[in-house]
Amino acid sequence: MKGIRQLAEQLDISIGTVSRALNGKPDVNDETRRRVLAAAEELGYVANQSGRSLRQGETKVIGLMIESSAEAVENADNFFLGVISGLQSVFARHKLDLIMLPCPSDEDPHEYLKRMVARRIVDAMIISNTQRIDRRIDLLSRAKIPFVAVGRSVSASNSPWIDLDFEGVADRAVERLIARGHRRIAITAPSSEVNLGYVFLDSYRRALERHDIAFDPSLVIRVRSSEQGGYQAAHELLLLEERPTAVILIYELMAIGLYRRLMESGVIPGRDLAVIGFRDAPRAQFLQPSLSCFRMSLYDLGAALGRMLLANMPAYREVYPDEACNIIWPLELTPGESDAFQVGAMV
Amino acid sequence: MKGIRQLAEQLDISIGTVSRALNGKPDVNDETRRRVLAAAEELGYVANQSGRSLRQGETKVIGLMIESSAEAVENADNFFLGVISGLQSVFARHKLDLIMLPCPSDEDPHEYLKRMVARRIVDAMIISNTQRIDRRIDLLSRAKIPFVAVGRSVSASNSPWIDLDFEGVADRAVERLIARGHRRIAITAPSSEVNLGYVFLDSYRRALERHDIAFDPSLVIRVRSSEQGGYQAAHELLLLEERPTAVILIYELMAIGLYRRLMESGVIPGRDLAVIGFRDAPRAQFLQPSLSCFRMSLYDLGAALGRMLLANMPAYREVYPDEACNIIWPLELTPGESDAFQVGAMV
DNA sequence: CTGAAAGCGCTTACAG
DNA sequence: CTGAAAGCGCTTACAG
Repeated sequence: MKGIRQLAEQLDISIGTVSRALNGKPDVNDETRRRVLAAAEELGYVANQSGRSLRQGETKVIGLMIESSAEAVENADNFFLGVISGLQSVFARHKLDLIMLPCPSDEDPHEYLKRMVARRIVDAMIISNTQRIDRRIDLLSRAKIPFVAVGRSVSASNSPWIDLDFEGVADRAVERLIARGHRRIAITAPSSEVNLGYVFLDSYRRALERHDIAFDPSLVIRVRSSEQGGYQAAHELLLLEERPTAVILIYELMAIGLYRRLMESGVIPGRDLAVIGFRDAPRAQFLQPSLSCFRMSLYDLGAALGRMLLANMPAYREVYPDEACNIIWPLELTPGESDAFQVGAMV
Repeated sequence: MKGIRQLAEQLDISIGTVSRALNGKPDVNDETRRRVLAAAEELGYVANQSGRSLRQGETKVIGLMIESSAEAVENADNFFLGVISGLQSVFARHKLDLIMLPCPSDEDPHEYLKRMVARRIVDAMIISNTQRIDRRIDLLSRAKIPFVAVGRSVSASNSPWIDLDFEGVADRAVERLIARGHRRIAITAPSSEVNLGYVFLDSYRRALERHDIAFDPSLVIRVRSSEQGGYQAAHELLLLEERPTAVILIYELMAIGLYRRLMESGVIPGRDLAVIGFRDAPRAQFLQPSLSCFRMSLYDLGAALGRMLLANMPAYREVYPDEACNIIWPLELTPGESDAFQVGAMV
């Protein structure tokens, strides 16, 4: 089976009618449509996307840009795989396909995106790993490519994004720890310029201020967002002169490395040091003592991202009229044993 | 900037010459080429892929099909992220872009691939998670789409694949354990129909036979290939009447769950039970006692897959004349402490 | 070395 | 309800 021409010849009918029948246009005789669909099915005909795209000016493909950096490789987690299912659940309704665009580690993300966009491989983009200043946002805005970002950015003046509620997490973690008598509360922060680090730290500082606890820069531990980073964080924490009684983590896998390093030193989470993790990850679920952390549905996040994106695409706008342009995605606290003690209660 | 027509108008030159200049054709005046390239750069012109594809009959895009099943989500590891870098290193030489095609979990992988192939979004495919009988291989062969499979299959009569050396791993693991006095050696196997399970078990049986050890079906523990599967495997293993003295794992993350369950019962790997893991994963690297396992370069595997694929594409065949059609990818043993004891040596 | 023209496979006004 | 034709943006023989 080659193209629509062969299919039309076989049916002894014009290619226009075949096209209309296949695309569900109303002005086609029922019997004709039946024959066309049957023949297409039998011969395995599917319209060549390049032909369609060229004619229609759209590809029916949505791109999700990811980065395959060495760090990402070492530190793969299920975040995007989980989100993808949610995205696809929305896109499937409109016969849109999702593809992932992995930016090579030796290529500038901005240049990569520029190339992909200019080639018109996709109609719209989802970008992630948003930086505090992210030129990709300007690029997409200027090129008028619909997009949505996972993560806020200073660059995103008017553009759509969904971000996890880092403020809420930091805030509730600090409040919870203070209520249990903690005053020296350490926090981890990413070593990169990724925007969420700023948001997280700001909220932590404000929460401390509310309780008249002075901000101590030595309690901000900058490490890579990875299991190894968690190990490193515990290591630095143990070296501090006046050791904190609690630590708040910013990335889901940190807890695993942190636990390991603590255990090596005989420091037991939930007894000697309170630990509050970030998102619950499948791999962290077996930690002993169980980790107090925050929970969310990756699938729901993906679905929300999908709807928000479609609400920003002219062709689908009217189907999603009430979508917000920006969402702070809430996380729910799951209490565990890792912070289940009161400071000073051991008298 | 719209299309090549606008660029040509701007330069007061024909679109044919612009195209030839941009595509590096030899018969273009140096000065003309310089002007064209400068203007394209300045205006951010990149050829519309649909136009090119339609004309040339190729997309310059290679697809990597992955599955975003619930199991994959819970169990994300770095395998594909690592392989991607290697693939891209080869594809970049030919200006080929790699995209990932995530098959929705509620769609049949065969139907999904059929659709993607028929739409002609990609020139060639890399498929993975190969099943013992895998209709995708017939589909791609019949459609004459160049492809390479990660993993052997009974369906792959003549088609290219690279597979990890499961025989070698099972064989060397058994030999190593027998040399240390083990006679009751358990082995894990996947609960699915994935082909590697058959290969792994066959090799295990043959190795036992060589040493006149009867095959005991109760020592084959079928679990999901995941951290949780490892936990489950340890659980079942501890329930066996005559407990084995050693266990061989088939999947990299199993070791983590297995260790956890063993520890819970006070069974120490490397003292009470010998454990040999599969591939070393970043997350397993901190296990205590350290895990004896096998090592390989994901990057190199990706590069080999890329070369093998190109060797099967008419347009690139001559550049890669000596590529093998099938490769059993070797893994190197990394001895650890988890099997460092001699059975019966404790007299 | 350059230009004019054909045509890749579709979809969609436009006639009838 | 159907057909004939235009044209989406490119690349590439073919003339000159």
